[in-house]
Amino acid sequence: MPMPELPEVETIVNGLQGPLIGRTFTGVRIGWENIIARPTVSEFQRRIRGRRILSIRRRGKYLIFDLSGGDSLIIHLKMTGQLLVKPADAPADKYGHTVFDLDDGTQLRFLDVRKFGRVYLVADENEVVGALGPEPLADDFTLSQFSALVRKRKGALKPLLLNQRFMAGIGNIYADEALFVAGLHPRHKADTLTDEEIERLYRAIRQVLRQALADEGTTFDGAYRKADGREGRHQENLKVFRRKGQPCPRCGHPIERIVVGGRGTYLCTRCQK
DNA sequence: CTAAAATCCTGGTGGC
DNA sequence: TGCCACCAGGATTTTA
Repeated sequence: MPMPELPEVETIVNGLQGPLIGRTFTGVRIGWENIIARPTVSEFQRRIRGRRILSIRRRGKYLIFDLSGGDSLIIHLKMTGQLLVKPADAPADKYGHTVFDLDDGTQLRFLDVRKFGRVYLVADENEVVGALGPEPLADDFTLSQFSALVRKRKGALKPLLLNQRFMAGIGNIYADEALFVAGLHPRHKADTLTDEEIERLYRAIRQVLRQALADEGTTFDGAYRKADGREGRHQENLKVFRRKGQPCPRCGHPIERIVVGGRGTYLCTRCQK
């Protein structure tokens, strides 16, 4: 059950803007205190009340709610977190650990089976997202910029793509998919890449993320859902992820699963070097 | 400096 | 059928 990555988080943000921008928080019920990363639970409850949502953005895999008064509400969904907007009188959701009440009679509900997700309320968003690497889909994220970043690294490509300080927003699904499209092995070392391979990787990352965004994300086992509760479509277009034993879409060789950097990793050993 | 391992969680899986 | 040990998995922290 992979977590929401850049395309999923962006799709969720897009779905939340309509129902939530302009709303004011009137209170919050916290059923699992560890969900609140900062500040303390009591201060969080006191500080969120009366704040109006001015805008909602994505940075990496984080959702950032810009609030009146200057604070930012920042949410990371981690593995299994979901955000849904429902009327306050709708039946309670299973695993709905945190429920924000809004001034129009609706609620923002944070569901999380595994309780890995985290919520922050901070005056300066950089306390939470300040160390993230560049956004791979930003217009000003160029090949030469990517190349310069890669040239500083020497480890295996898969852990590098998962490192949010290197680049923000890529997780296990899109790391595997991008490496397949680039024809690069997940254990290929960054310091042995040719200029041509770096360009292939740069283009593959952007292409894979754009396609997934167009498909409104990947849903596995119902874990990720859009803000309206519906599922994404990209699981139908995955080339290697979770496809162990199935034929490689490029050469027909069976997809294999290996472990790289402690992560399950899918690849075609014939196409990826 | 890098890299690996432990940590947090619980539904699902596989073994017997 | 029932029980149970084990696994996935992002980001952070700890250890080597």
